[in-house]
Amino acid sequence: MSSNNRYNPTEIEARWYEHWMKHNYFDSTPDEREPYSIVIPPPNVTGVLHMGHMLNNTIQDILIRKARLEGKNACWVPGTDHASIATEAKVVKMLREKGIKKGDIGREAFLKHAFEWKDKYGGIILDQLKRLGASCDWKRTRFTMEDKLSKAVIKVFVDLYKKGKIYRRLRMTNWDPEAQTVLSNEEVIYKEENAQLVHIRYDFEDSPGEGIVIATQRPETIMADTAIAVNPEDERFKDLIGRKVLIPLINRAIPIIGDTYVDIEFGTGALKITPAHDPNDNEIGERHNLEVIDILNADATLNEKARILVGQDRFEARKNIKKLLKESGNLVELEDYRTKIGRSERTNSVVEPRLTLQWFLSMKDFAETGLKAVKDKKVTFYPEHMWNMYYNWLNEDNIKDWCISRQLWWGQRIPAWYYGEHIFVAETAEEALAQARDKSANPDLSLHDLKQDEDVVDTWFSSWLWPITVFDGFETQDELKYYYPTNVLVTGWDIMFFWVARMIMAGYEWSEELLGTELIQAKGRQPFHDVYFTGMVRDNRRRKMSKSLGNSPDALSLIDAYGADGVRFGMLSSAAAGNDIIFDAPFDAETKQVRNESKLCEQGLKFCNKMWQALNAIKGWEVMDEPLNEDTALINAKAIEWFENKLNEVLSQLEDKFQSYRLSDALITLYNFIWNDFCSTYIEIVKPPYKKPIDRATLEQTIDFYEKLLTILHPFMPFVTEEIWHQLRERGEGEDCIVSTYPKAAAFDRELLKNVEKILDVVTKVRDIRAKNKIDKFEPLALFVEESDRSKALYAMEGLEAIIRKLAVLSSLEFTEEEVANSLSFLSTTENYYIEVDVSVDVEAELERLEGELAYAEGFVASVNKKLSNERFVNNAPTAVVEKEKAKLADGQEKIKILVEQINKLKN
RNA sequence: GGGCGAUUAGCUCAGUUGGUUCAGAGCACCUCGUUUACACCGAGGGGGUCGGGAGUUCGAAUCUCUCAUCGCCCACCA
Repeated sequence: MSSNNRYNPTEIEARWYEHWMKHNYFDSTPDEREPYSIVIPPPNVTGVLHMGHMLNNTIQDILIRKARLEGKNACWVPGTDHASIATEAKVVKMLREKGIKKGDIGREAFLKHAFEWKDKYGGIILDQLKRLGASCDWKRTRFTMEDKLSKAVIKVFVDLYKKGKIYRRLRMTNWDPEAQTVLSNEEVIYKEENAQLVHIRYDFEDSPGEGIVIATQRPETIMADTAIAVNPEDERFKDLIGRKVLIPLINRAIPIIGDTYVDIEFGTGALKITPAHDPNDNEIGERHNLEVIDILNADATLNEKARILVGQDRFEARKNIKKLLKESGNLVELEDYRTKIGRSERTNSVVEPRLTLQWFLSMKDFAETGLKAVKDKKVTFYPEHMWNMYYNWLNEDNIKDWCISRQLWWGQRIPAWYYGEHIFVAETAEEALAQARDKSANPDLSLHDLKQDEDVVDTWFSSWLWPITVFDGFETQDELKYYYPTNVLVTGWDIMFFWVARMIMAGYEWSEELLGTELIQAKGRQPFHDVYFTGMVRDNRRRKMSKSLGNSPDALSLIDAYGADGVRFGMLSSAAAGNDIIFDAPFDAETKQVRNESKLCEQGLKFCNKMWQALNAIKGWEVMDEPLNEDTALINAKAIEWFENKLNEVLSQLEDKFQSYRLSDALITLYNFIWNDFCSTYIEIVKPPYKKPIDRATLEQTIDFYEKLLTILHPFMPFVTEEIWHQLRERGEGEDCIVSTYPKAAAFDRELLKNVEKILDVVTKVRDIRAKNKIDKFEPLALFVEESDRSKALYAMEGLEAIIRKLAVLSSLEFTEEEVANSLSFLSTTENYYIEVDVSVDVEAELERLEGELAYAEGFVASVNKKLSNERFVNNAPTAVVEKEKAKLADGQEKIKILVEQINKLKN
């Protein structure tokens, strides 16, 4: 037909998604079938779909759809994460733009705004996933801060506290003196700035006027010093260890200690230790049991512990103390210096390291459990090498306790109530009150006397429960019993520590008490059997995609351009498990060219069109009910037999690839199978000649094959397959591709597949000769094949000869015992073929070609000979390998013989 | 500084337990072709010393060591 009959995804994709939703195909409830469950890595509730999500969710959708087609009870649970830091920052910003300050309106009012914001923007990303074709059970959509999930978080907190795994202690945190809040590391931006290193002499206590010089950027903190540290290897200072020096201006004595942390080369080689105001100093202080003296207020002014400059801001104090030191004679030098300064992402004020009371979860036991689960293959990582990274983080040398408190409001508030010095941790305020009354023996205490902790728990402290809480596992275990453990988790390796490891830990911690020992012994405690780590999607400079860089292509506009199927194809075909993929914006602004990555999406769209055209072809055939002529019957029967076997071969290959999550590979295999084997070969073989009909049996068989292909491809490209599925046959209610039956791989005849490959090689070579000699492609040619045991064996297989005749457009194919005069010849496997022509043969060109082939064959034989004449090879290699080599040698020698004969004949 | 990974065709990448002349795919490129489903196409074709070096082995893109370049993660410079 005409070129306007092209595949157009836009309208089709919307229609089928609606259709699937209407038929509730994505829904899952426990039944007698085998479950196949996946929980989505919940995207940030305020997030917008980006390429990482697309890749991630495409993979999950493929696995879920395949399971569904295989008759399993497929359950993909969607949802969003409240993402406390990111979301709170957004809401704060939104309020600030309206002139509202978070601190002014208070917790309750702020949360009201936040929930309004969430309700307004929270669903966007999930709707975008629908465009991609994600077949989530939307009725199960969860949110990490909804009531039920929050309740579970509190329950777990209390449980761990009772188990003695949660504790509270001082910790160095990033303090924003302007916002007066603790910042997470992610919220601190480090940039190089100009600074000054102040060299200060601390005099020995017993020998004034003599001392040790240190260098610091923060002279205003010397009043908080509790030691001077030198490297015990440092020849200059090692003898000083143990002596005492006086802090200038305030004359407090502090010891000189030895610690290998000190870099001999840097500064003066001596380091002042200020445990209250520097994270490293704090660690050193802990090692040496040093006192912690905090001289700063929350607003970064100096407090009375500083003894001098009290009430001054830290920067003002810095200026003034230099003056004082100069006057006292302790200032040795001022050195200009460039260094990285951390500033608050939100207020831009210089971040102050500050000791604050934080809640911690002891990780030692958890880490051990987490390591063991993966080591014992209860959880399998794909790709395997991710284990290294996992181990590196969880091993006992590196594991650190998890700080689970955050100084935010958007999140689950820590269930701890304070009454004086006492802390009461309980699921409700009433329970805490009861505890408090008990403890204080004061029955008149009321809720007003208790003060709840102001902080919330880290977001990951709710998402680590996700595989349990999405099934309401802490309340009722009916669903958990059926769906847990989930089959696979698909996520990026960047959150391996934050999320994956912790989910494994949580699974081991609670699944047994929730599900019972018996069930756990049968199914295991792990929250998922497999983890598929996707690569990070990066731009062409290998930077992570991020909104702030503006380097993420608009996912939805890509779908608009190439269709969801096209984009799914493009994403996947460039993404082997675990490897980062480079996926840039569709157009390169500099070169003004369409980028390679978009080409992959385009290729996906073209693939859709190819299948669409194949559909057109089949639908265009007229059908005849009478039997066919013998030749055609033979050809079609063989084509069908071949394709059936080929299909089984591909099915078993696909099975392997799915087993090892080589999805990219699977798609490419399928692409080649459909394009090359089905369209270019099978259809070309059975295609009726112009204006001639096809027999009903072959047509039915062809439609049947196509149907199977659609089912197999459906997980990867759901929309186009569903559309063609319905165009291919009349379908009744509920007869949809999405719920069709995935074909099972059966045994296949390797001999047959190999033989067909051989005859296709003959066809290619005839076509090549036509092209090179400008012979019309429709002019029937007479082809002769050299008679040999091999060629006789090949053509003994019925139908092959007829297929060659059809595909290569031959008038005849016959055996010959000798060379055919006036012919063009070629070699296929070990046999010579001759095409009879009446044009005169270009002897020169023919000789050149033959000599080329001869040189190749001789090289081949030489290399094999070399191998076989190596005694060590013959003695050490497995016999099968040696036999193969011998067969290769024989083949090669045979070829040479034929070629030499031909060359000689031409020369005479 | 600690850890992980990469380097294969002009570009983006496959290459699963070492074994066929095994060096592969897509895009790009070249030639030919619009009467027959498809120019979003068909039939053909060219193109790589597998980053360098050494080693193990009968045999290395594949295993070991080393050097070079690049990338990422974690920790950090008083």
